[in-house]
Amino acid sequence: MTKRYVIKRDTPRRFLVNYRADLNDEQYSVVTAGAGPLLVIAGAGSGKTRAVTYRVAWLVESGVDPSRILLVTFTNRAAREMIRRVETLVQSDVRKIWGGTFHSIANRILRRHAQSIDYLPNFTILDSEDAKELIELSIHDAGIDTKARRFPKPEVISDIFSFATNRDMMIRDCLPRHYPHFEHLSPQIEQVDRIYQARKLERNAMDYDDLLLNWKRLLVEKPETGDYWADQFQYILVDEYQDTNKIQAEIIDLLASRHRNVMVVGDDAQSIYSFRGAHFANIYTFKDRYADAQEFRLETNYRSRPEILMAANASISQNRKQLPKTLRAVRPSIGQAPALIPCRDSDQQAAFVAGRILELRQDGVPLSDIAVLYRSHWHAMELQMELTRRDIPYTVRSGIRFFEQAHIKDVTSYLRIVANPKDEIAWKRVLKLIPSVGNATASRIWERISFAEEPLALVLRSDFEARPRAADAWQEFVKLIEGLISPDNIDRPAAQIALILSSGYEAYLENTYENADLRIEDLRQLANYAARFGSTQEFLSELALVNTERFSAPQTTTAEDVVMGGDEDEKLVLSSVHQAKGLEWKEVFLIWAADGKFPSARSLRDSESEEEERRLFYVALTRAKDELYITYPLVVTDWSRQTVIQKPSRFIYEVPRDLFEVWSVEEESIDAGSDDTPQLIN
DNA sequence: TACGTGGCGCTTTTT
DNA sequence: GCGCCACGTA
Repeated sequence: MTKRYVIKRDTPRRFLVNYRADLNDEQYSVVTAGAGPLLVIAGAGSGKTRAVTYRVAWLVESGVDPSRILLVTFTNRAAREMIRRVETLVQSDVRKIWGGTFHSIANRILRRHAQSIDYLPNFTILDSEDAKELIELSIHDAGIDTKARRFPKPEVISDIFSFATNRDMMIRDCLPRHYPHFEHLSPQIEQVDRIYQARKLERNAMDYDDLLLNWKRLLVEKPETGDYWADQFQYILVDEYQDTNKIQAEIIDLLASRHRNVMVVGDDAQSIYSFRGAHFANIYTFKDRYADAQEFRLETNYRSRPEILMAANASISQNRKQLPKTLRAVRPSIGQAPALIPCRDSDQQAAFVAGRILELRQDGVPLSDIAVLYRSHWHAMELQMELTRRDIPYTVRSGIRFFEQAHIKDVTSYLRIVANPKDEIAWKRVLKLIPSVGNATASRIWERISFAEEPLALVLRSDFEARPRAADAWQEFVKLIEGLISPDNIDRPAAQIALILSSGYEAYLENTYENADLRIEDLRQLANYAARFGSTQEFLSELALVNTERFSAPQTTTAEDVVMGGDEDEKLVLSSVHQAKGLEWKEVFLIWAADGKFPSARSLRDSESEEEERRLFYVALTRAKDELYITYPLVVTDWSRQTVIQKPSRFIYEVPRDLFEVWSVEEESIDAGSDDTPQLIN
């Protein structure tokens, strides 16, 4: 008798990932939810990233083609890391997932369709510095005499434009409500705007807002293109939805219009970007726009000790505008309440932080598990000096942006004129690097080349009559341009950077800067990084869109890593609270928790902005896993050497005092012969 | 017209 | 304590 065996063809799909075991109930239901719109309210430390990552893995394992998944995150790094984690989970190639920030995905899509919105595919992306310069030129062109009558600075104008764009408002409507003191200048500001818009189009350049605006325009005004992308993205996931603005929400709605498989994840209590148009009501109105949306909540906090969470909850509960939430700590108490440390002044504050960090280090906490957070960059000044004095290695995640330093901008400007010969800002910058060429000469030369069909070819012509007086320097410049577009170097950004360095720029740096060697090293690293790009334009886009966040994924070098030369060493992190979003450390110090500093006096216009500052405070507290130290100076000496009494932050008063442990700091008297490190007694 | 020096005014957060 | 702008000089 033969046993009959039937091979079952239709076995239930076997998933590689054990979703049930890896996730809690809340996360599991999010990850395995069916199709259709999903709203996920995820508290701080509730494993939101995990839920999103597993959701993507689930989709892939369920047979969704990775190239039809759109994953929008707040930073490009976040997207990269999530995709990498998905890859290790499902062990298949998921690099086709469309992941990144709104801006970087806009860039990828707009390159394909540039012509249909009157751009060329090699358009330049203007960073805020470039945009400012172009606005300055537009103010000038508008014939506005900025001296005769007080006219807002280019930076402020740029803010106004950006605010209007991101709120989807006309400038004339937004001025009275948000910039009443400039209302009388409305006609001039609108004129500058018209010139600026035209100028960007002529120069084949987009600023950050244009990337969003043009993406939306493309979807709305080119129905066949809109349909294509709405069809392409079968599943859409948006992280940090509370910090999206109106245009971004509209873009998502347009893209989701066909399949309606859109999952948005966010926490209204952590919305901290309204100053650039973020609109956390997007979360509240999601269900109005998607009536059939399923709602989920992640309220189990895996990150922080209950003592930290209690203080954070007490603080955020003062906000009127928020969804009620109860975050439950799962980690056990260690009986240690967050420490509140009044310091004599900012020097003592710095000494305390540095001293305490050394103690923690001795207790076995690596420096990389410690962060110092603050409201504004300059709050870290004294601390940086103290850390340097005591040889404590640190990295700063805020402040001067790497890609906005002069030497980086100089070198990338050469690449920019090659990639987009209409790039006015870049042309003027490189022209002014030629000795004896200043503003006037550079403008004159630009006038000549701006009308040319082929600006590069024109400059290379020997009879080009706009050359400046210093003929040798001009010859050198022409030779460099020739080299950059030679077949050997074209679209090889690494080779181009090397050529720029060897054709006089290195010498220029040595003659100009004290720290020329550091800058040259920066540029060599930049060249190193550039080597992986297949075209100059691709490389430039990456630089314009990536910020200087610097926690590197182990396997991949990113532009951020170039910034400080990798992170192989154990280093303390100094960061603005904004840049700390989404991150966590065992030990967190929040310094300058003084009223007027945090909340910042400038931001306290109305109750709305006070609530935003409070959310920022909440973000700061919820970064801490084990221990939290909040410090503030009692007096501050301002620049005119006046001492000003500081009050603790109002946010501290709002938290019941017994949720803090107050430390009183005393300094050991410095005896002869002892080391100069103050001993801090708690 | 390029580039060096003195006075004034003021610090938010960033794709 | 510093960066930006305006002015004067080569």
